[in-house]
Amino acid sequence: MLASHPLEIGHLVVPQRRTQEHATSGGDLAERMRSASIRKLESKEHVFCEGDPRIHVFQVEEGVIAIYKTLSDGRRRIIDFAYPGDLIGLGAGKEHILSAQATCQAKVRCHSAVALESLAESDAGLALKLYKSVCQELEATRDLLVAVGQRGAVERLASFLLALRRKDARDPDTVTLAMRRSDIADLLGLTIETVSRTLSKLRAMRVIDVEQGGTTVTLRDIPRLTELSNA
Amino acid sequence: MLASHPLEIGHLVVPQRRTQEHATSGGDLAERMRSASIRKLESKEHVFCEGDPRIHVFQVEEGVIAIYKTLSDGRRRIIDFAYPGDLIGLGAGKEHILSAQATCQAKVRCHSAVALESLAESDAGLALKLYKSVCQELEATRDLLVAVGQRGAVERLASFLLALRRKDARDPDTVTLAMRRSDIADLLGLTIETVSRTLSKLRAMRVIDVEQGGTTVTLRDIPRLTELSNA
DNA sequence: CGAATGATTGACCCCCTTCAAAAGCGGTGG
DNA sequence: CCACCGCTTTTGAAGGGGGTCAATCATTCG
Repeated sequence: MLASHPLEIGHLVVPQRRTQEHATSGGDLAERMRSASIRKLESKEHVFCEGDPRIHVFQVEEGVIAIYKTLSDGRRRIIDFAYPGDLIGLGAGKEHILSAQATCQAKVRCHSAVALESLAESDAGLALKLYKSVCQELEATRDLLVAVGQRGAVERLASFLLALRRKDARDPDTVTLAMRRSDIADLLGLTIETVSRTLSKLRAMRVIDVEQGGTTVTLRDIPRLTELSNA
Repeated sequence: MLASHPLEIGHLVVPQRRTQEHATSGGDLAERMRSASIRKLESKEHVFCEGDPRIHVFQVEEGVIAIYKTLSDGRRRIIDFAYPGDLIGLGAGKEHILSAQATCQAKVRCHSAVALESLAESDAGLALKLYKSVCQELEATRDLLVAVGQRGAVERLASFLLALRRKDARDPDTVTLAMRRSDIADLLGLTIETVSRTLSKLRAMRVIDVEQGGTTVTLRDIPRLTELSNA
């Protein structure tokens, strides 16, 4: 399972994402993506770290990648979870400000950042796609900001579960938590204990069900959950 | 002072910002900006609201504009404060998702959104500028997310003051709070009382000074403030 | 099976919220 | 000029939600 990494890449590129329509709408970009090399990641393995030179842009193929920032006191603030189809590594600077780490086994497709950017300089269509891609990313970040800014832990968890449902697609009544409680906690600005307690509370309210060692969550009452999220 | 509004615009466009280098680097865009009409705003007056059709893009000329989202329970979550030079109203959708409201007397320059976007479709340079503009905006939103995700009120206020210092430019040791305590509270996810109390605490710590009816803040110990912000 | 990692649950405490009151500050009019 | 009013800020006291510490349970893997 963890055999041959085509490890031509050590520590690379910058962070960002959200481009699920690139697959459908992007012609040239999608082509380049397809031809790029694949890198396999174990759980907790880094795609890149803060401060590394921004050489590549990645697209998530499988699994979930946590995009985060490290605070001076060692705490970790997760900015976003990147899902298959999402781009990570876009950005303006020469080195990246965020780190990217797999929350579970994952695969990313990597290709040159400078190639992409120089191409965009002459191709308005591509540049516009990048623009709209980042716009969506921005919107997602704002939604998270709204959720985290909310007072209660219930509100945050409810927002989080609904956001996952939107990304995850698949079964509309089931979401898979392909990350640890600590990852969720670092995303929502809570502690592991509060995350766990709040999930239990939601379960007691008959709003959700938690199964399979806490990784699969069934949404039993989505209207109620939406109400609780206060979106 | 509040005489003739060239009020060809009622409720308009979408939200976003951060483009302070457009003035220096943007040729065509800067030109169009210059020729567009100016709209004056009283404190608390809206530039546009959630749900309004996205017709114009605005650039702040004077004052501060709060970009916010309204929650279902009536609470208000401020996403960002737009300062002179910042763009608000960029976005992909046909109507905007956020509201924009002046926190004090302000002026904005407005011009057509469709014109800007159609121009970007053929001009890769302009599209790239928009892209980089949104990248910066995204970065700012992430920073806010980090700050809001932090535990303590002191950390949040410290981050906020330092962010203001970066935007405000001018005197590096002085920031002007051109907004009410309630605006700051809604940005940081705190209450007015906590904002006030925390400012008092920082003053007692000799880290800042508050003057002129609480609108002018002098940063006495920036290293300490940075330390407290935990960035 | 036993060790390691992660999840859950409990008890206690602190920080922020909530409720309440007072004090600044700016305007307007007598 | 000052009294009065509205708006905002500041400060105080009490309560609650989540953090912290700690123990138990569950799952995986050697």
